[in-house]
Amino acid sequence: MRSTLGRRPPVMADVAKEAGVSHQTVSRVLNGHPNVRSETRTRVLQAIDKLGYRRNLVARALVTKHSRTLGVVSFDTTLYGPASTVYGIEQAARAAGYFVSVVSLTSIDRAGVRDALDYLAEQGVDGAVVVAPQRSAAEALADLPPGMPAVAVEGAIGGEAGGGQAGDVSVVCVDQVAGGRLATEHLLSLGHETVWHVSGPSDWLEAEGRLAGWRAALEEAGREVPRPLAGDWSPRSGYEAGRSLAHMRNVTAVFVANDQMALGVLRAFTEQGVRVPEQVSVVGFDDVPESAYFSPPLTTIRQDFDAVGRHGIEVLIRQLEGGHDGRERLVVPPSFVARASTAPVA
Amino acid sequence: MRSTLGRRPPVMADVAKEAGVSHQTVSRVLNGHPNVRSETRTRVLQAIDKLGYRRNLVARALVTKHSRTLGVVSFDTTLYGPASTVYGIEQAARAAGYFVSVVSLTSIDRAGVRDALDYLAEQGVDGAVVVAPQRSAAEALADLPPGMPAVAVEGAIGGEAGGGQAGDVSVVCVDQVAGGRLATEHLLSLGHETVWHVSGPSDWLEAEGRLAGWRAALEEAGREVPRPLAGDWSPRSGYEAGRSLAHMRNVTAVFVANDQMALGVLRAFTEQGVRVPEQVSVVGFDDVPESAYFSPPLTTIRQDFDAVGRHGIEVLIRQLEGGHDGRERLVVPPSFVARASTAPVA
DNA sequence: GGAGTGATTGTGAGCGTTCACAGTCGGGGC
DNA sequence: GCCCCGACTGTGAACGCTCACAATCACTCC
Repeated sequence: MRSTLGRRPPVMADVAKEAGVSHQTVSRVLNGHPNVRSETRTRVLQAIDKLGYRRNLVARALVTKHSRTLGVVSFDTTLYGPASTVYGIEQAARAAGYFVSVVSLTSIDRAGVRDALDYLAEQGVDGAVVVAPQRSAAEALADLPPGMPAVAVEGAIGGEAGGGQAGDVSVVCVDQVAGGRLATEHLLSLGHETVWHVSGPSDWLEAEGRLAGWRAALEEAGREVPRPLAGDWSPRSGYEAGRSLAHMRNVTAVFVANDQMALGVLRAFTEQGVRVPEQVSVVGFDDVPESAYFSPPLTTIRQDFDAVGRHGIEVLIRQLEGGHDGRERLVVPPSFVARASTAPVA
Repeated sequence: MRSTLGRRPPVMADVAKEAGVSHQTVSRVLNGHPNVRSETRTRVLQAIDKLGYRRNLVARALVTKHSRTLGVVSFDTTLYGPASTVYGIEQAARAAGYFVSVVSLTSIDRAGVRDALDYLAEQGVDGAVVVAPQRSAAEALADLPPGMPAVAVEGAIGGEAGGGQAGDVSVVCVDQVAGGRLATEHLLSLGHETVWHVSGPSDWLEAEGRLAGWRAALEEAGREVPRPLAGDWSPRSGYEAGRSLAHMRNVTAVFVANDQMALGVLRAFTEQGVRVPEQVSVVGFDDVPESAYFSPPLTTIRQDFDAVGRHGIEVLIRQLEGGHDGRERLVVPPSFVARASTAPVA
């Protein structure tokens, strides 16, 4: 097993000589070709083992034109959402026999995404999935390297309102509008007169979708639509929004665009002596693992990031292997998670 | 610019013909070779642009034996620690002109890590960094594919106590023992008689290191060492530990091995009417972005995951390019973050 | 008994790049 | 005017694999 005696790593020809066959036969064994006598096969396998041979996928990719590697472009994989999505992507890709090459952008502008895609194209990836939660990233998909199959994940906001923002590539996303609706309607059903909103950054499609869902639910119920407070996803911005809200008299229900900001809101309320859910009800978005242990445990909207990543890969691979070029559009529904941060109006 | 008229993507020879030079000259232009007449260079560049030529890095890698791709093996990149580390790695690698190919393991056993490394070796990565926070992962580094430079990140527990667990590869890690000490000593300095501990899973080196630091600090101060409560990093396990602790009379200080579990502990204390920090002081570990907004804001030990990732790449690249084989050992110190979850004993 | 069939194996070309080695050209030194 | 040298450019052979094709062999079928 694995001898490293020779200086240079053994190649197929070495194995062939050792086993007394041609390089082609070795290749056949490696690729599971059926027409190889089983005795020959074992001989080759033994030679491989003896020499510690390892196939050179680079050479293979050169001739087959397939690297079995998929590129992933994402933004700040430190955030729970992108991280989970990329994780789902990676798992699904590997299960399908593909490698994954990740490029994490620090700032997302059109040029950045294009560069990343060029980068991946040079490297010879078979296709790419772009986690493009921001408008600018979704737009960058317009100038995709020619001939590169790609799918955008989170690159649209779902629902009826969501026009496919992303050029002419396939899209997989969670229905943000439906999520915003779910949260808002839940609060209205508890008897709240209206619902305030702490939104995400305006250039994020997800923020836009949640806001749209919230607004739609309010308007359909014929309620007043308060001016949303703008956050940036961080707990800090939620905290600041929470301080503002705590000082307003008529606030009884708040829909916060993500759980991290909701944590900040909760903290601000606690500091200001506003009791949740007795005085104000709060709903978050994402269902991060921590949210069940906030004080109080957070009622929230769950996004199945993992499923999104998986579907992204499925769509991409279907495009790759099926060869069919039609752009697909797959919307994953969010779900409502009831916990202790909401209650009927007193 | 980018014409896709030809069916097959243009290759170097096409550019050469278009520019009226040899393929070698094109290659020289691409690689920034100095001895090319500037007029020739522009001619080549124009041809490249006209044809939309894109260099084939696979063919290049075949002959140079360098892919400029680094492999990363990690475990559950959904967790904040690994995610941040991988992020740091990716950024640093890209800055140094390398790609990154990530393999995220769902379960870490020796075979899994070995497979991942084999996988990467076949793919032709120039080196690998293994985020190996678990004993089993660190052990797997023993059977590294021959000739593959690698560095383990979080593969040791740092400090004096930490023997290099990871075979004979370089190691970069945060000094967990020092972190455990920092937390414990802080609590003792506030006048607490002793400090309880909610630990991470025992097969994680980080958990072991934190526990060792805690124990050492206690013993050095001549204090009783309570039996640690075992958690699994999840908020839920922290919650359960918290419930147990809430029922014990003599608990005034708890060092929890990570922030997520600390959140669970906090939650359990709140439910049981135990006030933090008035009755019990709590210290966490990691300094996740949320911890400043817990109730109360969590005093914790900060790990600079980003720096660990960066250093990991630095060490690896030094090994790759410098060619020197000596295993390095780099320990990043943790830092203490004071917030509101700790107070002097009443 | 010769052709036909299918299983098994071998041969040589070629994927798109870089490397090593030659050339060619013009100018400075003698 | 010749040689040498440096700047610039071209030629052919790898790199390690798969593909297309051909060859061999043992049978079966009529």
